[in-house]
Amino acid sequence: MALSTAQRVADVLRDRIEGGGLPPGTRLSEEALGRDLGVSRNTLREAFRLLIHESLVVHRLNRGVFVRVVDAADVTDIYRVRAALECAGVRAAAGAGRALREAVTAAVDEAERAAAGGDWQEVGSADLRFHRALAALSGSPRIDAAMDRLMAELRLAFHAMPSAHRFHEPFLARNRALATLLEDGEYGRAESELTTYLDDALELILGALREREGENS
Amino acid sequence: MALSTAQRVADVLRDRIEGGGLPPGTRLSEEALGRDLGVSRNTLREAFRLLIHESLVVHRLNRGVFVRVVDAADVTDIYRVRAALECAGVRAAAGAGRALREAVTAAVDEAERAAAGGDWQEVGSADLRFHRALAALSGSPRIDAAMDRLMAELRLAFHAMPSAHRFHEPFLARNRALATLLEDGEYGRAESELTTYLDDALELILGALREREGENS
DNA sequence: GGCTAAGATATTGTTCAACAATTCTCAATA
DNA sequence: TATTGAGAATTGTTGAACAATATCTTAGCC
Repeated sequence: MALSTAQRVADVLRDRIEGGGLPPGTRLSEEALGRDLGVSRNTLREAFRLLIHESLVVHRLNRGVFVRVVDAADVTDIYRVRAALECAGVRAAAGAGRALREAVTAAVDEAERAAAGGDWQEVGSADLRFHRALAALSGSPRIDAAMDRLMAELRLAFHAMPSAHRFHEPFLARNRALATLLEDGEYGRAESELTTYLDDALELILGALREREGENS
Repeated sequence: MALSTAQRVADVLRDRIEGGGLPPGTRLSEEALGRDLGVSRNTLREAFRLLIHESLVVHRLNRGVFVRVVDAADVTDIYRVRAALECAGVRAAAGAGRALREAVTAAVDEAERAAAGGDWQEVGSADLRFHRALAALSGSPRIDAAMDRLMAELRLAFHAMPSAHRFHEPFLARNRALATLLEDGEYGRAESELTTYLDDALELILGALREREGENS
């Protein structure tokens, strides 16, 4: 057995959550899910713990686990942390190794290729990799892990975005501009551009969240 | 019951670890600990997961959980992340609320009072609160939580420090200087001073770790 | 004597079923 | 309408059993 049962169950649940089959706020009943997936409650709870660690679900004592609801305050906070970590990466870019700096450019390349092919889903993935690569310039395993968790949380909020195309399109050119600034050693300008970049992206998401909020009332 | 059994067990273990009763590297036997604390193996494992999430213990497959050993690479990385988060706090100081800024000064006051009374244990606590307050200037719950985890990891490394007095004494004046720079709105100078401050502290800890390494061989 | 390998022992990994504790539901009541 | 309380549903905890893995022991060999 290469993967434990709990891990396989967690994989199934992760797919369902990220695929939208289990929308945010859904309560994950131990008995129903256990019967559905053919595993004991105990194993299911073990799977829950893995997902809790990824902050895809939250656990409330005596009430069970729920698919994480990422609200406007969460998104705002996530972008605050991203700004701190990605700016730290940019400032460390001068002393970063070649492999780390090339990963930044490579992510931009991939995003542009995907855009040319019309695969906006893949553009989104490459965009996340781009920002992950920025933070990774610090060369810190802990920052890398933190970025992964933040991105996983953010993916939940992206369910509210109506169109991946309209959201990502304007940022393609800015990603390229940022990468070029870094290659040219213009770290100060890169950092200030990155700051306004993140502010703009945050505003777009908050706008989409407010719209969805309006629909539900 | 306000807290779950697993949470209470985790609290007990956390105290023992931070108090030195369970030194780094100790293996936590499920059967022995379960008998000792009067809980089932299953509940104990649940408590382990909470501590794993706090990175106070590590889990090795089929070998059990061990009290985390924080080595030089870990300490270096922890200081990298601290630099990123605390500098982000300093740069956000201008827009931070009054309560957050006063917390910084308050922590320095407490550290100086404790030093005057010769309570170097408390000086250490106040110092941690000072740096926590710096990062908290960002106003980000996630950054606050991250700092708490980093500090918990760092406390494990502090077990290697021979004298709290000699370690903390030289930083008292620098804490005050930093707080003053912030009060005066000299954010740029505060940030560069903080950077060298953290580098110096890191070097002190690494030196102590190397010494301890020398003893054990 | 020191080393290797096979077997014995101990420990963790996983699953299950039962019971305890807590929360939720919903009808009865004021 | 708001409240209360009994009953139902759900989660929390436990103990046991078995499987998988690691560690220790010991016999055999050089």
